[in-house]
Amino acid sequence: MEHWSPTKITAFRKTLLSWYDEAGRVLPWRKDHDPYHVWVSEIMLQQTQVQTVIPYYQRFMTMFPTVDALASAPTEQLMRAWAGLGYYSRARNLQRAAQEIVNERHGQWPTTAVELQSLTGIGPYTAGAIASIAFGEPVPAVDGNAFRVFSRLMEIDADITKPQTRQLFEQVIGEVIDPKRPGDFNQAIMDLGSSYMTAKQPDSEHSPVRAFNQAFLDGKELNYPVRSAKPRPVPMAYLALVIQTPTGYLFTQRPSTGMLAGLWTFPLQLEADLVQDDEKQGELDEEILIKRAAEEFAADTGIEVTLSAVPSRRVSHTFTHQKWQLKLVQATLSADPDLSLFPGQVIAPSAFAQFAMPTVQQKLWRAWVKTMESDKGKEG
DNA sequence: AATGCGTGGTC
DNA sequence: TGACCAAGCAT
Repeated sequence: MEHWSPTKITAFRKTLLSWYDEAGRVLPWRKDHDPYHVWVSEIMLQQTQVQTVIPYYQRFMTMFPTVDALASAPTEQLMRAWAGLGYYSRARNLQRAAQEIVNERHGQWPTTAVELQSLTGIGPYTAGAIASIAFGEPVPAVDGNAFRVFSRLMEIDADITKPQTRQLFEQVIGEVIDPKRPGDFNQAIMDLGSSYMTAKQPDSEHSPVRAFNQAFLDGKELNYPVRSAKPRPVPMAYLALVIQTPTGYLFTQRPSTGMLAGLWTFPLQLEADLVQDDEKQGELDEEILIKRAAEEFAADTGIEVTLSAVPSRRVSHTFTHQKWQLKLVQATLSADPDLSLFPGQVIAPSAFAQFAMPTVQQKLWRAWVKTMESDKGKEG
């Protein structure tokens, strides 16, 4: 890897910050340096692109304008505000940290990166971002952009998926960061990383820091950053139970830990759980599968249903590490069932907005609506 | 250290 | 469609 002289570092700071002053993005959370604004935006931006975050951030600030409002908000309301954004533990951790600031720190923010990291949900990157942007501490904020930008600038060959590599980058960037404008420096790196120095289609030819970009100068830009491949999502087959009652549909609230924690979906039945030891999944007749799903559902919940397949309605949804294939099956109950053994409730479509539902549930609902529309067409 | 945890965009 | 990527953190 390259090593930069003090002269080169000075020149880089000037070039980068001049460009940022002129071309830095105007974003809703950049109107001031209020730590609450910086914090909420940084949490939302974890693994999430700017364009996705903007509307969520704006709604969030209307609903929870201060750290006190967030601390005292009903968690259900918070989860509704977050629904669709993903990584839902971010929202819970955000509220936990807000409560800690209000109740245990008397509304006083920690002002250094080290102290900020003691708050739930704030790791090394977010701590660096808040400390530098809101409080002017000269610390790096090493995210995916920083990894990409500096690995190219200096041809750093360390594998960025390895935890130790972060320390190398923090040290390198710690030397280059402008101690007079650390927040602007870190944000300028992010803007650079999402404009001229993108992952797939960089435009380093026209980049303001083209002359500092060793990988580009050597024609090896797309070799950086070095990262080992991620494992493929594991396929998982589910039956999604669309159970209609006179007043709505049966929904479960998922357990408070694990995937989609606390969110509301149709009851889901893992097909693998319906397959017996001496059987191979995928070879089981669909009718048998559906029959067993009804038996399993009755055993779990005490609710008797007669399930039937919903023809050609399949939903696919890929998470980071799981690929779900869901088949819709449906049942209609003539009366609302006894829900004493069922971890959920009947929800009318008009009330869906009051519940936090993940994207996979939105897909299931759209598929079901299409089914009803096509059935209606046949009748008419 | 390795794994679990969402979603949307792009090619 | 599948693979990869995007302002990571907790355990």
